[in-house]
Amino acid sequence: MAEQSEPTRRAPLSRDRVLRTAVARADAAGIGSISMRGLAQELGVVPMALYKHVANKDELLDGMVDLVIEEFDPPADGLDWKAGVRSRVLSARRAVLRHPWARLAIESRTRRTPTVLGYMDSLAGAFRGGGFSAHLTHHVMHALGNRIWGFTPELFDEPRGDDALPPTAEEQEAMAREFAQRYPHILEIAMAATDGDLSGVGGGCDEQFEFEFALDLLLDGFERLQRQGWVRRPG
Amino acid sequence: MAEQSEPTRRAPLSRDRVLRTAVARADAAGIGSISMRGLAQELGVVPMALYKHVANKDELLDGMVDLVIEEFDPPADGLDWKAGVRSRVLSARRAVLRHPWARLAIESRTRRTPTVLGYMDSLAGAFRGGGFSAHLTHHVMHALGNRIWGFTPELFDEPRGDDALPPTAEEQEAMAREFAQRYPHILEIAMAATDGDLSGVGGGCDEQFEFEFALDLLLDGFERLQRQGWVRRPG
DNA sequence: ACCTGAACACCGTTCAAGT
DNA sequence: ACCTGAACACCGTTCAAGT
Repeated sequence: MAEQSEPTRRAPLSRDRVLRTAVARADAAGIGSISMRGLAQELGVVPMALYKHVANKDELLDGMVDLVIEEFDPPADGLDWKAGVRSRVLSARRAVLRHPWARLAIESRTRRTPTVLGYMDSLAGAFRGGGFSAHLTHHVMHALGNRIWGFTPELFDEPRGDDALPPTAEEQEAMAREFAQRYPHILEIAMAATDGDLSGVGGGCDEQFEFEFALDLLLDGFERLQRQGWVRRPG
Repeated sequence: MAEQSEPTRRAPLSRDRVLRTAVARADAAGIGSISMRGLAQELGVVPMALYKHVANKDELLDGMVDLVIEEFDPPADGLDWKAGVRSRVLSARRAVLRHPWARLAIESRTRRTPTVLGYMDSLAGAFRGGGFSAHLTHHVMHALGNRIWGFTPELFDEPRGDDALPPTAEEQEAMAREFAQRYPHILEIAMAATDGDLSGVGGGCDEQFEFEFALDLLLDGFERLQRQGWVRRPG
């Protein structure tokens, strides 16, 4: 009706605008909502127009991840290696938590963009500056693994219950009984973590605590190796 | 020309046959080659026929991952918790290495099938049997993270160079020079890991060693916590 | 020289129509 | 009652044709 195409209204496209729109869209509707066609429509352009700014969909995703990495806080001054690495990784975690799609996007990317390399280089530099040998630095970076991006795989998380209605109390009890038979240890550790509250079997632990638990365990291990004068392949 | 449709020839479909065909296809051509339509064609049936055996594509992928988990060796007798967990995780790793697509598939799955839960329960049981409290068991499972499946994220791996031709010696030197300027620490630790051989910047380290380095570091840390009588949230 | 409509070769999944 | 062809609502990407 009153609606009509108004081509003059649309802001000029740029790589930055494409990427920021994609990030906002993924923030709001998940990574599954990112398609070249859908994004083009949101930007009021023909799909093909995006290819002027990103080579293909993979590069779009790489660029989105780069934007998240650029949100990481710059390294703070005056910290030793351990406090420095810890604070940087926790800063990465805050950024990744702001963009829930980023975890899977980071895991599935294989290209190492300059932004990715820059962050990894700077973290490696923190270890080197703390007196770690190049060898030991290499191994501890691998040991941290994806934790450098601020996340641990969500081992116990439930499937996001989008569609399923919550079970009735009876169903819940029957499920719990069968679960207790088949997976007694999982039930036990899930109850330990949630003080007995089992709304959604296995879910609901304090993920932030688990992340810091593992991070500190690793950092303490690294410290011990370095103090012991670790060289090459021991044993 | 002699070719003709021979519907009587095709073996009867079953969930198992669908899943095993999908695994073989993914082994040969990667996870990207898995589509309901392509798989149906390989099985000589109409796409819709698959939906009799798997509810949808997600369930297909879950079933494929289950088949990989079923390849894990059963727990060995007579090992203490540490040797037991170590050998089971290394067995998981061997299975996952046999199916290169499994790593990404496992990371992207959110559903916990009975097979997945059974493996996790049995690993948790190993810690409990070794005298770990339910709380500590919960935290160490999270600390292991995806390492329970036998892989660490491939932090430094290069993009699989399918398309790009190998660079000339000159190009390689120019790239190396720029890389050394921008990412000195990555260069340093990459050279440390490969004894100076840099064919493909950052690649080619001993992934198996890195995996065991991190695994043992974690297991040692767990042992120390347990011996110290770790309770709830220290500090 | 620049831009893009239409096309290509796919997807996962639904559902009505046919046997 | 069982099965499936055709359709629906999408994809990423190419490329020739139009301005």
